[in-house]
Amino acid sequence: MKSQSAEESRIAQLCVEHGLKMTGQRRVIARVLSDADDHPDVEELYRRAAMLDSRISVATVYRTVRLLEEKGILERRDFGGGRARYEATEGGKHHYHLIDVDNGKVIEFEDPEHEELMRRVAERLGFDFVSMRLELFGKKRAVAQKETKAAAPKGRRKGETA
Amino acid sequence: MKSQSAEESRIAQLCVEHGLKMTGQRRVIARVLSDADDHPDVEELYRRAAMLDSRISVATVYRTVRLLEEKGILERRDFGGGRARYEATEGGKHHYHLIDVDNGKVIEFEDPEHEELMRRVAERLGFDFVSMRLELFGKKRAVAQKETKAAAPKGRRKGETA
DNA sequence: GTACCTGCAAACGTTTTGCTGATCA
DNA sequence: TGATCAGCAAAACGTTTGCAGGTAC
Repeated sequence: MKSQSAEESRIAQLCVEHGLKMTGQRRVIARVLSDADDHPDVEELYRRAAMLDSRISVATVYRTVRLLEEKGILERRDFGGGRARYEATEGGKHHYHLIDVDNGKVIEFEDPEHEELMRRVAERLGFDFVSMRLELFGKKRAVAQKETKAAAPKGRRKGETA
Repeated sequence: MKSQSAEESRIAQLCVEHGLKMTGQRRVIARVLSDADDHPDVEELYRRAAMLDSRISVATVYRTVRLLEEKGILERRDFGGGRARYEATEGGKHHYHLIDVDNGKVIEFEDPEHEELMRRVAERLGFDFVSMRLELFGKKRAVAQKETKAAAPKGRRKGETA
């Protein structure tokens, strides 16, 4: 969580700058997104938004999140599990994600040389680099092997491309 | 395409080695998979299988493909577009994928140092490397700018995480 | 005032599943 | 023969959309 104040949230400001009509619902969703420092899926965003204002429907969350993605304010991620997850776009330095296969938790990390490396690969193949996707899946290194199979993410159905 | 002969396909052999019951349907699907050198989705696998033996249902393709993935014989990929795609697991050297954003075509490439790099990243974060996902999205470098917007993959709805 | 927004519920496309009968080992 | 499998159709899943009102600007 980051601001919590009564003033317009960071993402709400971005919405205004992009010429979006600021409805009550959008303001709430924007606040939820601004305050999130994880990677919530739509259902989770909906849950959080509904706590601030119960007159919000999932459809609106879907519509808003998609709109913001098109505007470049949000980025969609796919960490397996079959549902899209979102995080605010950060200007400048990229980061990547390491997903703990035992509990679905996401750790962010940086690797500055990496994108440059991939740009060169694309170029070598005769392509202009557009974007890339990199996810690392790992298991917490066993120190005392605690909670090995606790809270596994519901049987791991859709997604989860190795 | 690779074998086409009447004998048991490579993947069928793997199935037997893994103790799977070899039904007619599985043999057909195994052959289709063995012969594929691209990354077909389930619908495409079904289409190809049905050409060899029309008494096959999509459900069986789904079940088989999932079974083979669990056995480690197949690997599931997600290139955006909302459907899973499959390719046979290759022992040893990995390869990665560059997706042409203009037409959805997939180019494979290798980058031997890359996995080692990622193993080190995981280790540094206190994790054992399990697997990784790397996809590069690119645009064919414009030489004479031919077919820039030809055959774009249906509006790019689901998937397509940047 | 009007273009754009929302909620609802129905529709969507992909994937899974319950059931019954068939098949492999 | 017994465990596993196939087909079918129905359901589940996340997501999108048509429509009839509302709301921001």
